[in-house]
Amino acid sequence: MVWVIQRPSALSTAEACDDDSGRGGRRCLLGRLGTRRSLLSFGTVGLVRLIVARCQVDYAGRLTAHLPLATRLILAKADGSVSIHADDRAYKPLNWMNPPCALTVSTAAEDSGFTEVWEIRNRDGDTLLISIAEVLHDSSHELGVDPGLVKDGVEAHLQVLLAEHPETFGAGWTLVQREYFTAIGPVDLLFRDESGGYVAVEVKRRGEIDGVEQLTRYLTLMNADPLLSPVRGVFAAQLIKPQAKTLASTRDITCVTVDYDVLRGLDDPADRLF
Amino acid sequence: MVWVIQRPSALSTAEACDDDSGRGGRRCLLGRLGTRRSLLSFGTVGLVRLIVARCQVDYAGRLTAHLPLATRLILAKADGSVSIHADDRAYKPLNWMNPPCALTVSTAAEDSGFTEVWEIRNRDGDTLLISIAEVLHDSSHELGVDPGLVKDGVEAHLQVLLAEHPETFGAGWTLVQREYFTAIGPVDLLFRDESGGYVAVEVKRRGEIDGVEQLTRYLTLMNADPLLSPVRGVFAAQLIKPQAKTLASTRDITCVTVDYDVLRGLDDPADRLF
DNA sequence: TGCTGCATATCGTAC
DNA sequence: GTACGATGTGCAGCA
Repeated sequence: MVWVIQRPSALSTAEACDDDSGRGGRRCLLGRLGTRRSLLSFGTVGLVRLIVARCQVDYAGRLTAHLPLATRLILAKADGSVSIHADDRAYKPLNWMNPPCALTVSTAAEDSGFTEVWEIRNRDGDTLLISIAEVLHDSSHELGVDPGLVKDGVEAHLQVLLAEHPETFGAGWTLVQREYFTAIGPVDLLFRDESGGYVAVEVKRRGEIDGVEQLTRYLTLMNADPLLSPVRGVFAAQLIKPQAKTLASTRDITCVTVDYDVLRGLDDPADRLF
Repeated sequence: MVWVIQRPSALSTAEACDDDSGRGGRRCLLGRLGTRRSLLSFGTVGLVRLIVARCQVDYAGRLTAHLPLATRLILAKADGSVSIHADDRAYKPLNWMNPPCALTVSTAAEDSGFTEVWEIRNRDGDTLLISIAEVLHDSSHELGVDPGLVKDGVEAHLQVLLAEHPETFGAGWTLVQREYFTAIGPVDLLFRDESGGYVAVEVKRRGEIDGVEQLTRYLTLMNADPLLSPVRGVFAAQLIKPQAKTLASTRDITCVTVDYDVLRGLDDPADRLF
């Protein structure tokens, strides 16, 4: 018997039931392996399924990867995605399949030592095969829609602050445009310096060699434009790696280390001490 | 009362106990929030703790980030790492703290609406604050040491195959050296072409603009060496992006699209059909 | 849909 | 420890 499950947009919330021991315990939304309910709990909007199982995993896609039989944590989320975790590393799963993807569950061959095989497949034909030998825990939980993450201090914010404070680079500087468009992409900031010359500024949180390359491409293009040329380059970042500094100096690009907290302080008069 | 817990290398396996309902149910390794045992389950070798809770999260480190109060999944692993998940996305947690890090648990202020606050801190002083309003599920599980991942088909393999098959690039080509060392790093492959001229080859799985920049830096350096100059450049990848092709052509770099399966077939006589 | 560029990128490795 | 490149990078924004 084979079930094919995709995210069922029309499916309503799953019913509440007891845990897999079947003998009381906490109430949560879940189901047993191999039942129709267990399959529906995959890909159902609002449910996260937590499984601890002895399993073997095989991935075939951009590379092939194999996880020998061992006890691992399997996360099956409401969007249909699946990840397999060991007991270390916060960020990266051992194996995973990103949404959108579809799950197929089939019973394993009798003498294989496995009870079920789950095949997760994405649109590119990448497959994740989870062969389950023994389930040690299985529960599902309703989380609801997450209100989302509020961030502050990323490159975009740094760029805005620098646009508002040209004096960071020098007295008499004026902003021409933020995200100044060129044929090969937008330059983060375009200024005129105290003598009226154009300066292209590339903003990074961390200044590395790639950023210098990027700015160099922009400068080459802009200096080919008689209306702009000559254009100087400034590489601005909170921290600039030595290799990036060296490369920049060979290309007459000025490096400017910017202090995010100071900029934010300038931005908010209430934070000023003088 | 505040407990500070770090990975206790000398600590033996935790004791088994019933789940947090205290009234039977499955046996697993876990503990209640706010007790000494629950704290020990963090950072204890071999245990993964799964918590579903209404919580609010604040991260302060390389940036600041805030998660409003909502129900989420908290994973606390044996290495002390912690991650917070919503019900979507296989790969990336909403928030996380990588090991090595230390956890401090304190009881929340009475009128705050929270029961406990967990502060996870790493060596750089980055902090992850989890304010817990209500625990809906809490269980811990012993996974044991994972035997690890076996991979095949990455760039290194592609490079080996190309080194073994210079005819991929042209008749009469011979390999000079794999990982040919230069002052700014190793060139993937160095060949002599049919007329004896040197050719530097940069190998990528996916050919993008950065790879062309990388090869350009190598070529500039090698062409400054009278013993090597002139050195041509070839950019070899399974797939080359249009922008990378365009940039390569402006620098007289030849693009070669290679077929991994064909190369592997050449490598294994058993797979040949003729 | 495809392409570009950022990321609390993470992670391995060479120096 | 730092620097650098690879990653099944993931992910968002935009044309």
